[in-house]
Amino acid sequence: MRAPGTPARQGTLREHNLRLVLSHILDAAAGVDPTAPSRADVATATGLTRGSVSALVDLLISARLITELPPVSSARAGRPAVPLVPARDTVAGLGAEVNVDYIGVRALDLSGRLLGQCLTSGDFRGSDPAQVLGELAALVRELRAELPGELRIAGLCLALPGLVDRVTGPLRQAPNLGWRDVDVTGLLTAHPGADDLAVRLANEANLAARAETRAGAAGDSFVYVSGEVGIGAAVVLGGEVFAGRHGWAGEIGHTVVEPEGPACTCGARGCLEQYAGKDALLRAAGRPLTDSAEDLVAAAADGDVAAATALRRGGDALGVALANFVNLVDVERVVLGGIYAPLAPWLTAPVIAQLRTRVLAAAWEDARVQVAAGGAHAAMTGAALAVLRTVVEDPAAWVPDAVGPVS
Amino acid sequence: MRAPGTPARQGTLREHNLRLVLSHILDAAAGVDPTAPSRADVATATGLTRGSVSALVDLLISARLITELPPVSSARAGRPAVPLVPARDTVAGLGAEVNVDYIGVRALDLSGRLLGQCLTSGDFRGSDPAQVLGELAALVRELRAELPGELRIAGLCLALPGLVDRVTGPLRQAPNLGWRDVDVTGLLTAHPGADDLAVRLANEANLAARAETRAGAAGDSFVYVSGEVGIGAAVVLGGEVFAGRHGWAGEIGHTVVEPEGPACTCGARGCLEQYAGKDALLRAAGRPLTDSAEDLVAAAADGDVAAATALRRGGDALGVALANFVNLVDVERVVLGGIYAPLAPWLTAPVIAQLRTRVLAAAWEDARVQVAAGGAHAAMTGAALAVLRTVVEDPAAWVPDAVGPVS
DNA sequence: ACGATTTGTTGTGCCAGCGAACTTATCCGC
DNA sequence: GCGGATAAGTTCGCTGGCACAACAAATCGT
Repeated sequence: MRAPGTPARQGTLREHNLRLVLSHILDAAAGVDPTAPSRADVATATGLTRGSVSALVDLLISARLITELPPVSSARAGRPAVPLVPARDTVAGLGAEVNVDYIGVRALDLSGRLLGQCLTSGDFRGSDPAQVLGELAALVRELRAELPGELRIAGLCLALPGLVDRVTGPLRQAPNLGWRDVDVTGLLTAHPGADDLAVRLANEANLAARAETRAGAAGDSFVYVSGEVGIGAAVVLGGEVFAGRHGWAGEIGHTVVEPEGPACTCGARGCLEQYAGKDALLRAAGRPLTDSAEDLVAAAADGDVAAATALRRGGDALGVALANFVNLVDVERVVLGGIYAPLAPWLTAPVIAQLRTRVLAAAWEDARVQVAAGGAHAAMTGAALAVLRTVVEDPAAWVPDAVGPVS
Repeated sequence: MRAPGTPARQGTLREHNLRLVLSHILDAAAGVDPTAPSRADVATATGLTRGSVSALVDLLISARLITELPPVSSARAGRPAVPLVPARDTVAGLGAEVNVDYIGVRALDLSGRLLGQCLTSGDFRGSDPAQVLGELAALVRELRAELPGELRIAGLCLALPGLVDRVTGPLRQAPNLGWRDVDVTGLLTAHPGADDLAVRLANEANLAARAETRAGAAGDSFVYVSGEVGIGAAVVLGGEVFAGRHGWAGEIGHTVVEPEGPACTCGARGCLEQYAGKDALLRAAGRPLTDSAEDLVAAAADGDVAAATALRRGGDALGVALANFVNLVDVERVVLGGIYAPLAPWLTAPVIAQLRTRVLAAAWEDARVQVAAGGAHAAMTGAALAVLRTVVEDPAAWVPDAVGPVS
């Protein structure tokens, strides 16, 4: 049913309704005001009968995907309800990241709780993929040693700053790491600690956007822009990350701001990265490239004119590029992530101004710009969530006597 | 099942499999080499058993959505197969269009065959919506009078050159018609001939792109650019038109080519429309705005330097805008429609050059640019196909004793 | 203490697809 | 020309999964 080209049999009903019940319970637990629904709540919310929900819930409990809490009498008449919550410490997803200045892994359980993480900072520009992925595998091993033994790991998703072929395809290009056509999955699973894992790759901005759908107040449709040395973006529509045909969508950093502008590392001219990338901003502000975003903000706040104009011009360029994006994909909300989060006080005004004048639909749907709420290393969180999502998409694989591969 | 938030019951299986069988038969008939599959063919192709397919096919026949042809013995041993084809003259979709220089309606049956059409050309810039839609309703009435009486009309979809809210929402803005916030559906259904129809609205480029998926050789993922006075675009991914949150996606005409370029009617500066729109091209070539695209090509072919450079510069600007689009949505194939189809010989070279240098993924997936095959009035065809698609999406509504509204 | 009320469970009936026979209709070889 | 091979379409019993409804369990109010 999910796959439109396949026949629907009875078992398909089960899969669909299992998904429905599980995602309802998980979503309720992940909301800002976490509530633990009872079987009856799930039944009314989903439209299934209480009887069917009972059967499905029993299956999910036996699969250790959800757990019952002790009944709570809720001051009303009637038998007290049994709250249903995501199981803890039974299934986890690993989210990893290789970026310019750090590598790391993070483990999340089904409720989105952080079970543990291992990080190493460093400078990975122009690094050797085999060595870096060896280090990452060591971190994965270290993290897994800390996790409870009976925990089942659903897989690992690795966030990378570049073009990644969907699912397990090779990394095509990560300009700021200096990697090109690297078989990341192969190199990672060659090491103990990661050799038994299902590994997926994805673009860093896409995954950070996924984390934002859960953490942020941006609703379920927005454009997420992640500013680092490079600039990535991702569109979320109706809660779904839009990745394009290969997963290469959102390369806003190499969108043209001025056709005859400065040359870019990609070979073209006038790319956004040359105006609003981290290095470009620092250079325009007359500061060393080792400065952080916070340093730049501090300078601008101290009355440094060069810093302030660099930020304003960067904001203008970003606004132009985002206006194009919004005109093309019809999403009115913009979330600023990466270094743009700390820089937001200086960027939002020019960005909004550009959106107001350049977005055709601006008169009907006012542009809203907000700061990312995903926190540090949002891409790692999003990567772990991407793995957990595969569990939600196919709970039947985790039910004991079903066709699934896991006992 | 299509709707992820709803429970799946037994009836949902039926709906899904009806859809599966019907779309298989329709797709087979619509292909370049039309084949009429038998029940057994459908069974093996879909994965259903022959028994189930038989039951479903009987339902579809009783709904008059498909028909049996006389059995054809195919030189092999065995009982000859009964070919199944879309029914003719039983169900039709109406596709209409209001554009700058003409209005019209077209009727297509389930096999995509043209049953009839009514067109009126004129100049509708700055026209009165009520009057134009009255004329259109008269055309609809005229067309319906010509169609066989027992034909059931599944609805009407109207293509408009501007921002249209999804489904039945009002038209927000059609700059080149001079319309703004018009209740098109209401005005159209106020007249006899259209008062009993389910009316939907959609953007002209989105619908032309839909026609292209059927007619063209562009596969199931491409960007369709429709050049007229304004410039629209649409993304097709996996056979699905990507319309964005409100259906406003693809407004490439107001994408920025040069931030400080000439002022545009939309209030911004340097929009693509000012470089590659029909009026802009003719002005740059020093020709009257009444000239057609063919006149411009003829002039350039005759050695008119102004015309040739206008086309080259327009192609450059179009290439820049398309490169941005491709970087953002990750689709490597570009289809040139509208006036860009006749202009293609002059445009493809500059467009390809810009894509080669500016698309980040160009090294892995070479840009391919091709000419639209949808023919004249592709948007009308796409509109009719959009209506027919609603039939395919919900065949159960057409089955006699099912829940559907139609007897 | 007893009814009212809400939750969760259990049993029956039904629907739709599967699988395996069975019928129908053709071709082929002798 | 006639029987076997082959393939298409139909029929019939089986099974899985959900709805529906009655029932059991647990709490509150008076």
